[in-house]
Amino acid sequence: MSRVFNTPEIVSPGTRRHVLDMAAEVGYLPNESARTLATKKSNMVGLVWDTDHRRPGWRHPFLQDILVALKSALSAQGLHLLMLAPDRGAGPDSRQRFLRAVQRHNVDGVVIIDNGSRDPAVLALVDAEVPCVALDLRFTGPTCTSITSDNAGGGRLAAQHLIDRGHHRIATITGPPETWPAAERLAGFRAALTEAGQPLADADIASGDWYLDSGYAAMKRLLPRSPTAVFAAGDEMAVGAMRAIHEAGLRIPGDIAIIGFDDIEVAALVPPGLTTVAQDKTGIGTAAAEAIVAMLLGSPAPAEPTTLPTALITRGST
Amino acid sequence: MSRVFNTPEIVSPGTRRHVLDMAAEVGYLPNESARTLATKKSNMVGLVWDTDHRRPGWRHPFLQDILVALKSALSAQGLHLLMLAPDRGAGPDSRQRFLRAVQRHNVDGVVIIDNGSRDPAVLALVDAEVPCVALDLRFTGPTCTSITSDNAGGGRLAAQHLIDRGHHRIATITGPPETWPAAERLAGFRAALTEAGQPLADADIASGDWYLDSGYAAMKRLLPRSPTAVFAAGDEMAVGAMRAIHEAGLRIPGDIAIIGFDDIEVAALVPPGLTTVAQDKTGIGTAAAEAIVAMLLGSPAPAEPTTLPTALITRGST
DNA sequence: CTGAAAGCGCTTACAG
DNA sequence: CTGAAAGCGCTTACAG
Repeated sequence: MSRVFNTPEIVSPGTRRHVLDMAAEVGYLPNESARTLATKKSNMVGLVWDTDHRRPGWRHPFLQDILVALKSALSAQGLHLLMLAPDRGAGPDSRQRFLRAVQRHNVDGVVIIDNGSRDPAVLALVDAEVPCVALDLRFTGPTCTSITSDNAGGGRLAAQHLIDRGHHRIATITGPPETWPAAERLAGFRAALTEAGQPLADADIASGDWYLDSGYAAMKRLLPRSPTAVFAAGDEMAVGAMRAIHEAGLRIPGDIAIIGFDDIEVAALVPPGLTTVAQDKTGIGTAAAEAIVAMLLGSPAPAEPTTLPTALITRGST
Repeated sequence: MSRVFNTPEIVSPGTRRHVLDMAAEVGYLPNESARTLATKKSNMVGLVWDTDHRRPGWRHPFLQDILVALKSALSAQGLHLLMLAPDRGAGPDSRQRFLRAVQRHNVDGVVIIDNGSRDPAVLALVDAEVPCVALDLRFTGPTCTSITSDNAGGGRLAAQHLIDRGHHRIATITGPPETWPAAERLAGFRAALTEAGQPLADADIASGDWYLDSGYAAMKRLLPRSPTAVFAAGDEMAVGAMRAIHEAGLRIPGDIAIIGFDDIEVAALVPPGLTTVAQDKTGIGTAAAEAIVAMLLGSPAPAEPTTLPTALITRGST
């Protein structure tokens, strides 16, 4: 009887022992499909990873760290992670491709690691009131919450560091402006500079798409302004910018100092070492797991995003 | 009736239309749990990722590329990827922790991305004749096959390249010797050198654990032999070795040339650019998906591993 | 070709 | 506390 496993306090010690012994002897394993069919809960958390068909998945280098932490924390709760394949079932409504997959599998909740665009198929999950936690995406709803780094605070850290180093001609390379993290990092950076009495000129702002080449291109646009320091809102772009600086015959940090954001592996490896604002990747993954678990247990979705602290890591580039 | 969906050729066009219309109108979605319960097939492929509790998941940088390719190829077949949380259910038999998870969820097949150790819990899957494909692990069995790069061929490419560059004092940093890829890379490298009439001395071999620090340490051990070229069997270790070379006041490639293996992102970024033997990460992920799909369709497990070609990428370090 | 029924292995009221 | 039954939503022989 399933009572022995699910509500042992309700069954007498004698029968309990007996049933347990039998189960152990036969090597009884409960069948999850049958359980799911009966209860409508699957003990599976869905993962929406890539949304964009043009790009083969979001390949931000620290995604793997987040994923590992997320998986570990979920495992500890006995939850499995199901990487959702978009359901292209009958019905032309591609907005529902994730929702359909979720419903068919009775997935309990969803973690969204998306590329920053507000994909309608993701919004459909929110509308359907599937419990979900989004990473680096500002989603709210009765069943949705967000996890993100303290991007504004990180932007301030970067600004303060450059100010402390005595820089006055400061420029920045931002991520895609419509993106939440990009907007926050810029806002924090700009606020700190303004407070320090050296507001950021629009001409000293160039934007990229997070990837290396865009940092290279953005830096080329910034070079004519001859900044003495630049804050790139992502390490990949920072590395691209460093290349542009070198190609211009300038030295780092002598002629131009540069600070990044993320602290991905290459930051430590590219000479002279990239100073950067580190994100707590493991913390993000763990927080995502905790958030989804709490919601599955009945807690309401926090209206405010959960924010993880960032930290300045000083290396040779500043 | 499920016949309309599963064996449409067996039902008359009239009723088929009718049923389809009704289904579309109601927004009918088949329930996977019920289907799984009835058929014992779940349309889910399990992923065994980390086995080792000491290390939070295998963090080889190109794992993400493989995972993305694997997921995409599986998605195209309508298969979902379930990241298996080790089942620590009743029974002290931890050897069965993955097998139990597989059985409880009726997972159709398993892809194993493991850290190279022959984990008993993974072997239990093989013994239970669960269809599985292992990446970079030499597993065989009636239902098991392996996917890997042509590591021996890649080792030969590296050797040939150094020979072509006119080197005579050649050393190598290997991966963990008990590991299949490490053994193959060394074997290919050594064979090519021998054929070229300059066999590798044991003293010119140092081994690491794939990670950066071990490459640094290995290089320090090799330095007294004053090689003019070294082949590091993994890019991470190569980057560590480059650091040791620089610290010794030597120049790359002037004093020592270095060639790596993998072609991870940093290879292109670390100056002067790391020459390396590239693995086809996307190909590996895709091949893994194809292999598991073929087995699910009834094909026998190929006894020989599926081998993907490697390619020499020349950069500044040689 | 097409109904109606049994069965997949659980959980959960419902009687004892 | 503890049986026995119904029901979760499919698939698959089995009769028509």
